[in-house]
Amino acid sequence: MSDQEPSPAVSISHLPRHVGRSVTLRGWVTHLRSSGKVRFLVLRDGSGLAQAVLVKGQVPEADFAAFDRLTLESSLVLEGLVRAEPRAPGGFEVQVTALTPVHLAQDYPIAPKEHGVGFLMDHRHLWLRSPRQQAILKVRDEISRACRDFFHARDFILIDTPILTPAACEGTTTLFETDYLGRGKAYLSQSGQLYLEAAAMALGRVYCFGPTFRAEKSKTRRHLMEFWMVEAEAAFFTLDDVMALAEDLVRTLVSRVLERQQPALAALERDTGPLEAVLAGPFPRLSYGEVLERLKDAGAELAWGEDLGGDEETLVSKMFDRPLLVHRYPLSCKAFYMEADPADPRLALCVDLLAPEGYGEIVGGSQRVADLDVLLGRIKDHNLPQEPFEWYLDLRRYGSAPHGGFGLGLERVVAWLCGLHHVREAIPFPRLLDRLYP
RNA sequence: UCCCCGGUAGCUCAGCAGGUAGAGCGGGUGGCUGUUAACCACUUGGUCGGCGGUUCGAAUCCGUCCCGGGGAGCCA
Repeated sequence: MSDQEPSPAVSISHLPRHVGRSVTLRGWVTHLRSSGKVRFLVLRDGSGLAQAVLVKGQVPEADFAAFDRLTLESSLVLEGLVRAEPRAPGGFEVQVTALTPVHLAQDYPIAPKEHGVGFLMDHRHLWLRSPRQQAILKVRDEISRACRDFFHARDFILIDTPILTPAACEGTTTLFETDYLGRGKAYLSQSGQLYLEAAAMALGRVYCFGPTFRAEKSKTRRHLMEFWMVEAEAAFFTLDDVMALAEDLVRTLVSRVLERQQPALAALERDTGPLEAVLAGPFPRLSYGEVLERLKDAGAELAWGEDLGGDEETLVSKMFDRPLLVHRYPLSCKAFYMEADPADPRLALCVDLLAPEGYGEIVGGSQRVADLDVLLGRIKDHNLPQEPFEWYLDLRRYGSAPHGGFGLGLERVVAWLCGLHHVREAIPFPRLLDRLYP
């Protein structure tokens, strides 16, 4: 209104505080409606959506005309009076007094209607603007923060492990390969664990949180080529300590999201009942052997030594309404660094945490081999070269100690808590088999 | 890598006992003083994924390649 005193720029989420006052909003057009001499637009600024109204005669003619040039997703600045208005989505509305387009968008490809997944993935950079994708990204942010808060509250030190590595951490999975300036091959990290073990011998309790890369030709709703993992490692931790910490973390993440992201969960139409149930009591713990028995009773017999497949995991986890900890798998189907169970050397001191509702494995952890000779034997058994692991073997030469840890897949947790059908929506720009764009 | 399904307008799809292409939405124009994925009228819009074959004639049948979707294995 006044040229001398422009209205303060506010975010849409704060509109209720400004009822009766003039404010400036800046954002993007998500809906346009015109009805003769009344024009409506819905504006998005990242914090929320607000309806703005222009009435002919109450706005300078040039500003009113500017509305008619607006297109979906055009950016603009507007000034207006905030009113409580039951007819407006959200209950508040801005009566526009000035409207200034910043940029008029070209024909926006994403319409407010159904689109195929392929089309949306090709336009991922624009798809992020939709309410649903925004809600997912907010939940993801909440989970990331909660992870950091969780570990710092327990005196874990953040260690940034390298992404370019000289060799496989686990050897078995396929690695993304790159040329290291003519000095040989380097590989993108598939886990920070081995480096974290070194740091645990320095600092006791450590964790890392970063991207990891798996060049597997996996094509399922649970797999990404590039995903984010939180890994924890602690000296003198036993398998029981690892399980307790993993359970504690998952419980913390669920309660934190329920506590602080109700609007996002509502936008996603996530039924929070199953999430509340997670917090109702301790997570059930079953050994691999006990799982085999359960499977047999359910008519899905599995031979001892066989790894649990996706179907088996789903079947067992559906027997509980809380996440399930499955421990002590056969050593033969696990990684070389896992400690054997002294009570039964055929078993590994390891644990997988299976999320309910069919979301499957979200955590994998173990107690690590502490003895040098045992580790040397494992490296040999797994046909791994010893030389690249010399530094790792040193950890067993200079004050070796029992230790253990786990890794948690961020996108799988996001997908679970948001109730998504595929992890590709749980990360801003997913890297999938045959999909590297945008 | 294997097994299914699909590729027709900018988007979502219909058309397939072979006869030369349609709808809704979007875009454009006009109308409407309270719209809610607004509505009404008019209008624009296509090498029917590529290549090859059968045929008088192919979006439709056959072969092949490419791309996408779903599932499996493996994993977080």
